[in-house]
Formats: sequence, C-alpha cells, structure tokens
Amino acid sequence: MPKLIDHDARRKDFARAAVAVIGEQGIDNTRLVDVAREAGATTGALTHYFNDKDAVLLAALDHLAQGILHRLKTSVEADDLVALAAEILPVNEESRCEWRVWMSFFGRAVGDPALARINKAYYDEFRDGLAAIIRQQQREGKLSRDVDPAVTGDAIISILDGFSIRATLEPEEWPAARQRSQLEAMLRPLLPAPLPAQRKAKRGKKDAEA
Amino acid sequence: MPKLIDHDARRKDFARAAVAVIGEQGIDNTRLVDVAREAGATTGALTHYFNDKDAVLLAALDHLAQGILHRLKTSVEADDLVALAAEILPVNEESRCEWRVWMSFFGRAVGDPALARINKAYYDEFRDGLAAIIRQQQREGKLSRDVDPAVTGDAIISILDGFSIRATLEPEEWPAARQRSQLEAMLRPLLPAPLPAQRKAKRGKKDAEA
Amino acid sequence: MPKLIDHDARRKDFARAAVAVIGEQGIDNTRLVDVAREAGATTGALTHYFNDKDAVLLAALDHLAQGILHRLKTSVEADDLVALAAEILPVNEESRCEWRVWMSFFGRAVGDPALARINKAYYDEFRDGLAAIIRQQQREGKLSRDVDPAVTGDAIISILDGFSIRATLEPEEWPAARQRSQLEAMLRPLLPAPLPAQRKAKRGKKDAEA
Amino acid sequence: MPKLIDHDARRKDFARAAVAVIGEQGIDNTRLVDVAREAGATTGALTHYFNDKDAVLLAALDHLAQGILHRLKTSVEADDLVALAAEILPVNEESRCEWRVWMSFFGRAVGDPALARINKAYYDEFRDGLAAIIRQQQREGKLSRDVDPAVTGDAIISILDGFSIRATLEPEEWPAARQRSQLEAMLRPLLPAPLPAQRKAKRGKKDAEA
DNA sequence: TATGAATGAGCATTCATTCAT
DNA sequence: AATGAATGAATGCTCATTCAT
Repeated sequence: MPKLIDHDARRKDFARAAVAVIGEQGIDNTRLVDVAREAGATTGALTHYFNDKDAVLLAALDHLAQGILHRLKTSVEADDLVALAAEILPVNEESRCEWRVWMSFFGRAVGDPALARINKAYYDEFRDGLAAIIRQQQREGKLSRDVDPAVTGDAIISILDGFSIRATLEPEEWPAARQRSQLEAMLRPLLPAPLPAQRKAKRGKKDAEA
Repeated sequence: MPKLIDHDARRKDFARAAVAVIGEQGIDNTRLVDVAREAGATTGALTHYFNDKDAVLLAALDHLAQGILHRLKTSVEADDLVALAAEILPVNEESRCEWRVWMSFFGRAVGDPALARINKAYYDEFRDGLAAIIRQQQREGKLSRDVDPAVTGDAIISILDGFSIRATLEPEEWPAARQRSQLEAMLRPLLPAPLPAQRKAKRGKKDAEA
Repeated sequence: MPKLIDHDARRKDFARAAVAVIGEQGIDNTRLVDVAREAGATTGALTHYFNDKDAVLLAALDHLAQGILHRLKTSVEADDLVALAAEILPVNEESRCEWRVWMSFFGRAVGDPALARINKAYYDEFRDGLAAIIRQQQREGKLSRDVDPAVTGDAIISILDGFSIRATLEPEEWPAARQRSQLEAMLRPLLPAPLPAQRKAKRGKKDAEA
Repeated sequence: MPKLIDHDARRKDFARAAVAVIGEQGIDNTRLVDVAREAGATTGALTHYFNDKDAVLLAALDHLAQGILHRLKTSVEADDLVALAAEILPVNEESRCEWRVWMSFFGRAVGDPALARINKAYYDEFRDGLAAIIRQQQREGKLSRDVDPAVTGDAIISILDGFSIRATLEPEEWPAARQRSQLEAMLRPLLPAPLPAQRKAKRGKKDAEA
C-alpha cells in the first residue's frame, strides 16, 4: 500500500514555503529550487503538485489572501475598524513578510492580465468583507449611517495598501506605534460615529418595531 | 569631428523609452532589446549610456519621479489639494502607463535594498513637496491649522498610491469620474476648511496689523 | 529514484574534456559549449558541476597538475632525474597537449591573482616532490651531497617549464631526440655524481655499521 | 598645412601603452579602449595606426622583443653571461611588467599559429644573439671551447624563460637577491671557464702573435 | 587625422521544465 | 511520489570594429 499523502496539505506546505522565499528574496530572485528547498523537497516534487512556476506563485498569493479573508470574516463583530485594520499593518516580521509578498505581485500583475484578474477578485472579496463589517457596525450604532459601506470598504483597502507599501519599504522610519498613529489619522475621519440624533432615531425605530 | 550628442538628452530618450516599454509589458517582460528598439537604437547604444540593466530601469523610475516632483513644485499655489491629487490618478493612457511603471518597482524594491532606499528618497521629496503646499494653503486660510502638514502629506501619498494601484489593475471598474469621486471620499475628510473662528482670528490679526 | 551519478567522476570527465579543448584551441578560443560538446553533454549539464567558466578551467588545470604530481610521487625511486624529467617533455601528442594547456594558464595568471596563488601552490608541490627524489638519490649515493635539494628542485622545474614552452611552440624544430639532448645539456651539469671520496665515506659508514 | 605626425613614433607610443596595460591587467582584460586611453588617445585614433586588435598586441610584443635584442646586441663584449642574463630577470617593477606581458603571449600563441611563428622568430634572434656573445667570450678566453654556442644560447633562453615565469608569478617569494642566486645556480654550471691548458694554448697563440 | 557614437556578433549564465529511474 | 540530472531557450553584457562628422 502506497504512502498516503494529503495532496492539499502538501500544496499548502509549498505555498507557505513560496511565501517565505518571496518575502525574503523578492519575487524576481525566487527560483523554484529555493521554494522546493524551503519546503524540504526537490523541484521534482514541487512540479508534481504545480503545473508551472506561475501556479506556485499563485498558490502563494492565494495562501496570503485567504489568510486575510479569514481574518475579515471572523471579525464581523469587530469593535473598531481602525483597530482591525491596524492588525494587518506590517508591524512585525511575519506581517512584513506578507506585505513584501503582496507587493511583489503588483509589479507582476502589470505584465500579466490573468494575475490582474485574480487580484481584482481578491479585492472584491476584501471590499465585500469590509462592507459587511461596516454594515454590522452601522446596525450596532457604532458607525454613522452616512458612511457608504462599499466606498468606505474600498477606501480602507486603498489606505492599507498604500500605507503598508510605504511602511514595508521604510521599516526603520515606521515603527509600529508611528504606523498605528498614521493609520488612525488616515482612517478615523472616514469612520464618524453616528450623530446622537441618528442613534436616537435608530432606537426609536427599533422601539417602534418592538 | 564626430557627431556631437547631448548625452543627457539621449539618456532621457532612453528613460522615456524604458517607461513606455515597462508600462506596456511590465518590468519582468522588459528586455534591454525592447527598450533599445523603442528608442530606435540598439542594445549597444543603450549600454553606452547605462552601465547595466538596473541603471536603465532606475533612469525610468527617476524620469517618472522627477515628473511628479516637477508638478508638485509648480503647484505650490494650487487651489485645491484634492484636485491636485486627482490629476495624478491613472485616468488616461499616459498616467495609467506611469502608474504601471511605478507599481512595477514596488516588487522590485522588495528584493533590492538599494532600490528601496532610492524609493524612500523620492517619497521624502513627495511628502516635503505636499507639506509645503499644505502650509501655503494654511497661510492662505484655505486649510485648517489643525492639519499636520507632514502627516497629511504622507497620508495623501499613501492614499494616492494605494488607490491608484487598484484603479490601474482594474481600469474597467474605475472610469475617471468614479476614480475622482472615490479619491474625494478618501481625501476630503483629511482636509477640513478652517473653522470660521479661526478665519476670523486670522483676519483679526491682519486687521490689527492694518 | 533518479539515475545515480558519480559526481566526482563526472567532474573529472569534464576536466578531461576541458584539457582536450584548451590544448587544441587555446584557452581564449575555448567556449563552454566546446567543453560540453567534447564531453558529450550540454552547457546546462556542465554548469551543474561547475559554478562558472573559471571553475571549469581550474578543474582542467588541477587535472593536469595532479597527473604530474602523481608521476612524481610514484617516482621516488627513480634511477635518473634527467630521464624522469625527459618523460614530461612535449614529445608526443598527449604531452604536447598538456603543455599547451599549462602554458595557457601563464597568461591568465598574470591578470588573475587568485590563479597565480593556485599556480604557486602547484609549484611548491612540484618542488617538494623533486626535492624528495633528490634526497633519496643522495641517500642512495647516486647524486652528490653538494646538491641543494630545494634549489635543484626549483631549477628542474624552471628548466622544464622554459624549455617545454619553447618545444611546444616550435614542435617541428624540436623532435623528441633533440628535446632530450637539449634537456640533458641543461640538466646534467646540475646533477653531478658523488665524488669517489664521498661515496667511499658513505660506504665506510655503512661498513662501520655492519 | 596639416600637422605632421611621425607615424612610427605614434605607433611606438601605442605599443608602449599596450605593454603597460597588458602588464598591469593581463592580456585577457586588455581592451582597446584601455590601450587608447593609456596612450592619451581614443580607439578611433588607435585604429588609424593598427588594423585590428591583434596588430596592437603584436606591436606590444615586438616593442618588448626589440628591447631585449637591443640589449643583447650592445652586450657582445659583456664580461659575464650570468650577469647579463640577470639583468633581464623580473627584479624591478619595469622588468616585472615586461615579463608579465611576455608571459601573456605564451597562452595566446597556443591558439594562434601565426603568433607562434612570430615568437619563434624572436627566439631565433635571441639565440643567435646569445651565441654570438658566447663565441666572443670563447675567443676572449673567458669561456670554455667545449660549450656549444647554439645549444647554450637556447639553454640560457629556456632557463630565463622558465625561471622568470616563476619569479613573476611569485614576486614575494623571489626577491632580487634570491633570483640572482637561483639563476647563478642554474646557469654557472653551463658556462665553465676554459681549462688552464686551453687558456695557455690561447695565450700561446697570442704570445706567438706578439 | 581624429572623434566617439553606434553596431552587432559572441558568449557566459540562469533557470523553468522535462524525464529516466 | 519523488529524485535530481539534463536540457536548451532566453538574455544581459562585452567589446572589436565601423563610420559619419
């Protein structure tokens, strides 16, 4: 009886390895051998699980995106959007690595329409996830009803992207605390608390239903 | 005597060509031959003006950055920061191309510390340029004194970067008008007009001087 | 399991091939493709075993030097140093090829200090090997005690080098017999037989022991 | 009236420059630009005086060889052949440079039969020059009549070549004094003084003339 | 004569991919 | 499934040579 191998687990191993290597060396300096070695395997093994290099890189990107999405989906009840966003900032070695990988794909997407489409799909999911959280916070009276969930979801994404690029490229300039305060300065104005009147109105509505 | 050539002009030609090629094909698919051909020259000519490929790419990046900086410096008297920022958005073929090039360098900087340093230098200049404009607007009473010029300069950069990446990768989703309205939504809250009290105070001061 | 390959044997194959090609075409006209083809392989295979061209060339040089050293070490009991040296002369196609390779590295060492150091190491070994033989011959009473082993070792090397260069570059002028007689003329005066007195002294010593 | 230029002098300038550059960088690292620059000119000027790179290199080699030949021809009355030879050793920066150039051509001659022929011509002249000196010394009773002028001329050349290669590649190991003593050890045995009988015979002849 | 810009062939090197075992 | 040797296309870089001025 042959050794039973969890195909998906193996793929995930390689994806993790790819993230590690890309994060360390940059996507241009990442060879398949490096990824294989990082996973404790050989290129031959790697190509059993992925058709070609692009497939490996995509798996790395997907691994990353799924991680973010998972965090978003388990944060629907989040107290504060700014705090939620702050957790994604490149404030430690791990998140810095992830951002380095994410950034690596921007340039690649420029010359690869297929990758651009995939990227777009992730962004749509991010936005939808954030919009869901925003709506939830509005329902809970934590956030003004004037905020457009989709527009603000997109805004949060752009601000996180743009700022994290900066903080990732200039890690010495941006220690964790300064990152958080800069993020606060950019995001807070977009997330006003409900006016007292609105909150009353809301309660009134609920009251009326009751 | 040989044909006298304006060395700097020739370099700029090649830089322009490099921007065009990178913008079209992405930095990974850009070979020196392509750049040379785009400039109507050969690789040999190209390497007369640049030591190696990296030098060519850096020239492209610099060409871009200097363009932006020039715009910033000639806009100190700008009426509206949001409008100024909006002009940088990827709303037409040319600016889209520039953003595609700019994005290409993010990934590259990940694996190239020297490039990261160069990038940082540009960002510092961008920020300083924006801060200067902000201070000017505060002096002119167009902008609240509560705004921190450096923080807001950095904020504008991040927002432009993050959002333009998005708009560049998803051009169909983001026609010019939608881009401008999204930018407005992200930036306007960061740029409050002075409170009437403040403005009065300022006038009062002027009155007193008069 | 992949085909198991004797890594060292494969390297030696390539080294041999490199010697053949350099010997035939000269080191300047030697391209990696030629070496690979000579070994019945491709450049790709070649670069599996050697980091770069320099490594290939060094392997060729080493292959040569080890051959000479082997001959020296297995000749400690040699009857006649002149005869031993004569065997190294470029008197046939094979040794001519080896000398052509050896000569190729002189010029290269001029511009490559690392190679010069490597060369020096070989020369030290040659000299030590020859000195050992000289001492053995002195012990056996075949050679005068007045001969300084190290100085004469170096002398033999220089004479062989200098003369073989000449004979290699002018093969028609120097048929085997003329080579041997010229070598004899240069070396014999340096290798005087012991004086009868000395030999007697030695015998006397032995006699005394007996 | 155009500037009159001494064509031959200009060529000699370039030859000198080529020697300097080859001696410093090695023949493989010597580009025509380097030679031109060393001569304070441009490649264009260089190619006015030489058909191609090979011609430049040959001029360098010839410059060297003519220098040696000149020394030989003006030394017919030399007192001591060993001393004469010692003056050619790489004992100072200048002669070291010359030897580095000379050595550079060994490897090149391997792959270039035309160069090998040229080399041979130089060697013939060297040998003839030395043989002339040897004969003169024999006539003057400074050297044994048993010495074969041609054989010993060739021997001196080989010994100088072989040993100078060594001393050039290992300059630290071979300070001037050690070089001279090693050369003495190799050459002196080949250059016996005439036996008293011979000298007497000679004197007798002279006496008879007187 | 001299300049130096431009050409373009030559070559080492890299690396994704294939495949026999 | 896994190995890793081998392939070979791709490409940056070097530099002798040419040539318009």
